[in-house]
Amino acid sequence: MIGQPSSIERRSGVSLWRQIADQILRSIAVGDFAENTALPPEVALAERYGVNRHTVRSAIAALVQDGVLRAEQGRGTFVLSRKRLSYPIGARTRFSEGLQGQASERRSVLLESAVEPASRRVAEGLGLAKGSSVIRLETRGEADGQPVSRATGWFDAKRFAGIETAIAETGSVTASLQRFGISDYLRQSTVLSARHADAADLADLDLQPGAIVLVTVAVNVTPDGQPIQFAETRFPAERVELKLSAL
Amino acid sequence: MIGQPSSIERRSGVSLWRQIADQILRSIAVGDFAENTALPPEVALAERYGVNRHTVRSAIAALVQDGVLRAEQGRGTFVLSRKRLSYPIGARTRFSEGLQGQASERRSVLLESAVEPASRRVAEGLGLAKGSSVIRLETRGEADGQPVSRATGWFDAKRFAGIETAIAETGSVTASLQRFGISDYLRQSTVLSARHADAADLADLDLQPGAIVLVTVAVNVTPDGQPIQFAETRFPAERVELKLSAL
DNA sequence: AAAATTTGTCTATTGATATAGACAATTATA
DNA sequence: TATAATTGTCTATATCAATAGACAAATTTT
Repeated sequence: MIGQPSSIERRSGVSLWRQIADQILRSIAVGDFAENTALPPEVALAERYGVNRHTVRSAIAALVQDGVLRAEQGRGTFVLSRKRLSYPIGARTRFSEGLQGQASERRSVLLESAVEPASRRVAEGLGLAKGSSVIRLETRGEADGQPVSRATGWFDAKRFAGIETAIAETGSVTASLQRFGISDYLRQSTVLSARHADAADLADLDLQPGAIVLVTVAVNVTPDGQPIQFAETRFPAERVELKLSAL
Repeated sequence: MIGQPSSIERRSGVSLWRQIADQILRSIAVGDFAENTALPPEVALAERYGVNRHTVRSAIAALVQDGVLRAEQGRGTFVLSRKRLSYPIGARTRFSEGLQGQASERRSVLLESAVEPASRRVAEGLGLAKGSSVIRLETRGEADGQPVSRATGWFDAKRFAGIETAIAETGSVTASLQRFGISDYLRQSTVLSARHADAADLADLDLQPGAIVLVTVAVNVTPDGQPIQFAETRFPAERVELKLSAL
């Protein structure tokens, strides 16, 4: 006897929307509502639980806020996959390494590139004079078609002239660097933080307002310590976890 | 560090009075509030939980309703000792014997009766052929108006035709059996188990989901070993304990 | 292109929840 | 006996929870 109706109790001191939200969570855990599929429409849920549609909406709103569900106007409300991509971070970590088996399709998309004077922060990171010319690359990482990272990287424009075309062609930073004679590089430093996604990240990573992003700021260097790249990467916390290995 | 503040959460979908009531229950279970002693006065509780006195009163009112507390004007609010009914089980135990002094009012209610073919389990218990006609009786035991047992009993329909009406009249199995010339009977075997109450028991015994029931499966026989009754009885574990004597 | 489906937003109403204050009723204590 | 402590009752007010209905906006289906 599993999967009782567990119907809703009124005047119990627990609001109906909270009871329904808990019930939906249970249904997901049990597998009654499968991941990446749509929930029954709100009217159907309202009927099932014997409450008003707006009450169901309150329950759904709470679960959307918690990152469990995702509502899309006109389409439906979907159960998000709760397993996050585990992204390894270590001294020798490459972008796509260590993700085998977690996603069948993994790629990096170049969104924008520009040559600009370096800000102080970037100049310091790359060991250049402030205002030196740098190449800025905006990229988005995707796994199975879903955005999982959003990076802004800077290279010394003198040393790596034209790297943006190589990256656009190959889709790989590692492969592009090899064209410049760099076969190996290390992660010199990484600073990790978290914040709410800003408007740009919300759009690029396809997130809902209020979503959280993990932010890494890293400096990659050659084995002899020469700075190659300064990069800030934002990961949607609801889809990605960072697995730290030896730095 | 026992007895964390476990403070109250607002706008969680769970009303403050419900959270406080649960907290008081926890404090009782842990022993912070001892049985038969007074709770801190309402104003003190209100300050402790950071709410209005009336909110505390709502919580107390709910627990008084549940029979956990008793409030006395001018004196205080007291934790009731929730002594469980001690139900003796032995070879010669009768339903209402041995309960003297524990409950002032004790009765058995016939919920349903039917004549059916015996299942294999019942047939074996009664020493009949499978499919023989048996009388099934569904009864509820009550002590001081509170349900303390829920039994399903089977009799040989040929031997005890019409026993259901006798039980409905007298309210006693023992008295009814006397009409069939049985003045004494013994408990031949008893199997004891426990499980969560199913939906039907929750309703019949007035329990909350998740409640536990003690289950006895017994065969009663005449002194010369002739099977009379096969019975499964469910006892709410929170209200009843079974005291085993010599079988 | 049109219709149907589904989520989003708005207004309105009712009852439950929570706070606040005042005072009564009962009991224990000085 | 007076006083203090404690629960009980009442009124009032503000916010949350739940229901109800209508329509907009986006998407899918026909």
